[in-house]
Amino acid sequence: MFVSRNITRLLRYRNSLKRMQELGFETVYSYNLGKETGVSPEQVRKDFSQFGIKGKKKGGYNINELLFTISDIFRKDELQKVIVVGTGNLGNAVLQYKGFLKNMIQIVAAFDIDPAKYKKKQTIPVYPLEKLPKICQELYIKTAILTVPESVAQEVANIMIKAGIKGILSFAPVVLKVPPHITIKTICIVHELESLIYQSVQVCDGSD
Amino acid sequence: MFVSRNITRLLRYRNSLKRMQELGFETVYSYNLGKETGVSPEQVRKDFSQFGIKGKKKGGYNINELLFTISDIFRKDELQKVIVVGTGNLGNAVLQYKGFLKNMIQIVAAFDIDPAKYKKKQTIPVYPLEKLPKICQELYIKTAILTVPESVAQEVANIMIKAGIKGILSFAPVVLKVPPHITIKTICIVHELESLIYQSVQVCDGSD
DNA sequence: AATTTAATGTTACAAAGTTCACAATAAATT
DNA sequence: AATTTATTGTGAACTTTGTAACATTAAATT
Repeated sequence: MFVSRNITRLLRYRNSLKRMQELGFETVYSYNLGKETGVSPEQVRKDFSQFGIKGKKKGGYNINELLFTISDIFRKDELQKVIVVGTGNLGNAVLQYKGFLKNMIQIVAAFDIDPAKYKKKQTIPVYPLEKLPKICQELYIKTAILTVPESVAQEVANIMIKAGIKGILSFAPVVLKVPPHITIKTICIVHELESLIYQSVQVCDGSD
Repeated sequence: MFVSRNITRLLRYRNSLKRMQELGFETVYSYNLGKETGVSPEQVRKDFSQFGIKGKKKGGYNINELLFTISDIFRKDELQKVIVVGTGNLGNAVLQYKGFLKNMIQIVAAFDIDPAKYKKKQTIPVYPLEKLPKICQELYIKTAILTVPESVAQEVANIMIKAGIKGILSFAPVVLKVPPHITIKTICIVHELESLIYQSVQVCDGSD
């Protein structure tokens, strides 16, 4: 019912709403929020309506209430545990990123095949890949960030799925083949960049 | 006319086609390629037809020809120069990623405000932000990867646009406000992860 | 040479997503 | 208290995207 597109916008709204809240605002109109997030006011209202969020005619929406409801939709009452598999450059960047916790996401462990990377004493320990099943089962981990090279992505994904992982955020530029109950999101930086170049060149051609 | 979605699929096709080529295959059918990329065969044919790519009835598509045509669409005859702005963890991961060159993308310079990061002698030099306009103009750079903190993303984007940048791949979780002739793509890792968790939890609720 | 087959290419249909238009209503104004 | 105004909420129209059906054609088979 609620598709990825709506969810993405909801997360964008949340971001803007947080900023507004920090600035001391208490209410927001669909028009303001739309302008801030690049969405039409009608779309904002429709999204809110779809998620059961009510505003006041002429009074707009209460920011605290909105944030509370959005948090609720995303089950932000409990910390969501995630692992990182593959501790190359990108994996490390993800590990060191500080922005997860304030969104109730905690990276609890990382895994790699390279023994040189194992470090149990760190804030986030790095384990050998073989330990993945055991640790995932012990800690009830259902979500993983996959930052291994393209050539082993499918293989590693299979291991993760066998270990009970239900959702994978993959950075490998391949279409992972997984059973239907597994959710995959792929971020392919090179493709995004290429598609950006394609689009911006198109635009330039017309104008200058 | 050609929208982002098609472009994305075309890039996925290319990836699979390259692998097939390396394995020694010469032709491919819409059915094979669709299976490999998670796209319906009809969609594959429609995409190709839209981009003016012709196959042979009963004979499928010639892989070399396909790859040549796709390269042509993406103007891969010339190296596309890109800069990275912000050399934190993520910026560095991007700088060190080896996969750009084989897609005819070259990161020619990086920029940061932190003087400790300046390193001219590296393969990819890191310059102070103030040098951005000069270098962009000298090297005719039109595309940038933005990996600065959210709080300064808009400000830095403005500087880049003033320096002639036409396309920005941003990793900051904000909607950048830019003039209409500028193309923006935003990759928000936290949002992707949150949306993944939302979706995979939904799925799990039903099944186990 | 005629027929069958297995693929492409395209047209029609369906679904999803977005925008538009406007009714409903709470607050503000007179 | 009546009227105006500003905003939400939603049903309908439109647009985009994807799917299905089928006509077309080149190769293979008989």
